[in-house]
Amino acid sequence: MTRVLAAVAWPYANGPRHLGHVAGFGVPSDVFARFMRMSGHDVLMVSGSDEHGTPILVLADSQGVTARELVDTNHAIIAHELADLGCSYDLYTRTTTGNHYAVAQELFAQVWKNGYMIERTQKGAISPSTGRTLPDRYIEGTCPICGYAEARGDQCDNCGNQLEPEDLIEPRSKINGETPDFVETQHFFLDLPALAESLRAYLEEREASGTWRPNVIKFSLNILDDIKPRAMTRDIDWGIPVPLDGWRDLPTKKLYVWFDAVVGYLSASIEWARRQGNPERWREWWNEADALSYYFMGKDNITFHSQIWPAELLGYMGKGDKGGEPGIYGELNLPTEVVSSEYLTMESQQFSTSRGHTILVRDVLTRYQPDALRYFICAAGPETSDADFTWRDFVQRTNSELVAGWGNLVQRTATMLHKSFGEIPVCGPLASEDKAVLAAVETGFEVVGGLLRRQRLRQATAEAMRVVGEVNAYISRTEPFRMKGEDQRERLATVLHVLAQCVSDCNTLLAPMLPHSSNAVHRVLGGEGDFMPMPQVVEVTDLDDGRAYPIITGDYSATPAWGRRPVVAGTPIAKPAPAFVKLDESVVAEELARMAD
RNA sequence: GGGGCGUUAGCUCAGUCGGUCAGAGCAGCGGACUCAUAAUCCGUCGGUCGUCGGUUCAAGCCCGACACGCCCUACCA
Repeated sequence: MTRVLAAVAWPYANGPRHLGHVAGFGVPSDVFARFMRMSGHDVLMVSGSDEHGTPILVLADSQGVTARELVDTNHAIIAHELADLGCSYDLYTRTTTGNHYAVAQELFAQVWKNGYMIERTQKGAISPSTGRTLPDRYIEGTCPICGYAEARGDQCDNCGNQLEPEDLIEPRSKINGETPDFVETQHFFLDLPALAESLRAYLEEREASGTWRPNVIKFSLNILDDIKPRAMTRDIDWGIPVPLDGWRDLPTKKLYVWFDAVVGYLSASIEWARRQGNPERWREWWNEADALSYYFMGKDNITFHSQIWPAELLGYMGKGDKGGEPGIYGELNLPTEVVSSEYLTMESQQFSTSRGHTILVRDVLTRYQPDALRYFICAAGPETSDADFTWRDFVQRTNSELVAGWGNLVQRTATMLHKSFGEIPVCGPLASEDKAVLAAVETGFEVVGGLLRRQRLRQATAEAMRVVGEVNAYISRTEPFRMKGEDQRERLATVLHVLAQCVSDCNTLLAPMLPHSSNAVHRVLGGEGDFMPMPQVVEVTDLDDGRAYPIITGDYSATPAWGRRPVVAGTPIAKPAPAFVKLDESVVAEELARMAD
């Protein structure tokens, strides 16, 4: 048994989540975590809502609410969406907790103490009316190169040249049209060059493991070549105070949102331990050298997980050119694996909330079964290359694979059991074809398990479905539905017993991908209660400041083992109701029309 | 501009160390069956593996150009 940290990227709390988020890391991380629990590992899966940063502030202003009000609303929405999808977090929390503030500040302070936070002056754009940093992309003006009037502060969309916002002719704020002030401002920069050698050693060691996806490790090594110090504070009044004398009380200086967002993996682990009543227990996943950690995210986050976060940890431990000492958290484990997905596109275009080209998770969940969405993501998600979601494919995959392939096998098996015996019958002598199908299905545990361990979800799903096909073929070969006579009674019992066993095994194979329906199938086969434990949204109070907020948590200790569980003769089988809903073809047109609105 | 990825059957994609690698699923076509949500099973049609050149006894696989597409490269998170 190994300790496994499943660290899932923190959704930004600027609104409900769209399909791209859950396809990239929400569902894949949950499938992995569930499988690792089934394999007997001690899994800690954490995530939360990322709530700081300029976009939240801008959005809150535009809606006439405070940033805190905005994130309170959105955090609750996101927590429910993820829980409804079945994502089995041990803790899904948020970045505005007292605990998170304290942990982020401890990290920052120790990195500073070790000399890896260097103070520098930089030229920045400030909004004159609010005193807040105006990020480059919130500035527009006329491009000095091509004269395009709508150039952004960082790049001109017309000529493609990279720009400095100061170069723009007649720069203006995209938020309110005012002319930004370009001022000298003091900030702390993470001294990445001083950590580069340690980072390279770490990444080369990870590369040698051969387990990272090729593009992730290549990209990570590549960006080391022109590594520069990176600002870790901002002129903004929404965020975590800089924990240094002379800075702590400055109302407009806060930690850069990305500095604190990645700290969330550690702070959430600590919050989880505190809520368990065992406040040091997080150390088993973070301090013990043989613990494993898997970080799940989209490809736009690779930099932050393979460079910034390891650099923060190395700086915290004093493992850079300038030396230093670890802080109170001790020696912390660097990511074992950075599991980055590509992008999900929607009807061939990138998701875009601002352009309304989007599908919200909660809309899908109100209209369709959560496992239909999970199945699509598992079978056709953006695992190693961009993938396209279309309603036609969604309906097609659901109907022909999930319903007609797997659901139908469950349904026909249960119906025959119910009609012939009303229970799982006693198994007689096995014929060679019985032994063959039982062996083929059992092999699935090794094959599918090996793939899931390596986060090869698409292939794992395809392999599990291939096993389902073998069992359907077994029914065609043995034709139990034709065994009517009393003289065939024993043979019928044996075939149906074997079938019940195979369906039970397939259900286990698919349980990481389809936890909700695994529970339904479990009951169809006469089981009690749930097969796979499910997460819950629980209202808690902040451990430090007493405010109430919802979290996702759950007790997953009853997770079944990965392997065959012998079915028990005599288990009653009721007349089954279909576990999977077939979608009408009209869904395609309906959803496309909905998107066009 | 710099870096990365992709291009294989009508569609979506697998193809590890170069040597039965020309593959799967879906769609199409033909047949079988009736337990099952007209579901299932069997068979079958179908590809100059983006283009050009090179290395090799042997190349989707390695190398070099080129074409097309996508992504990363932000004081957005």
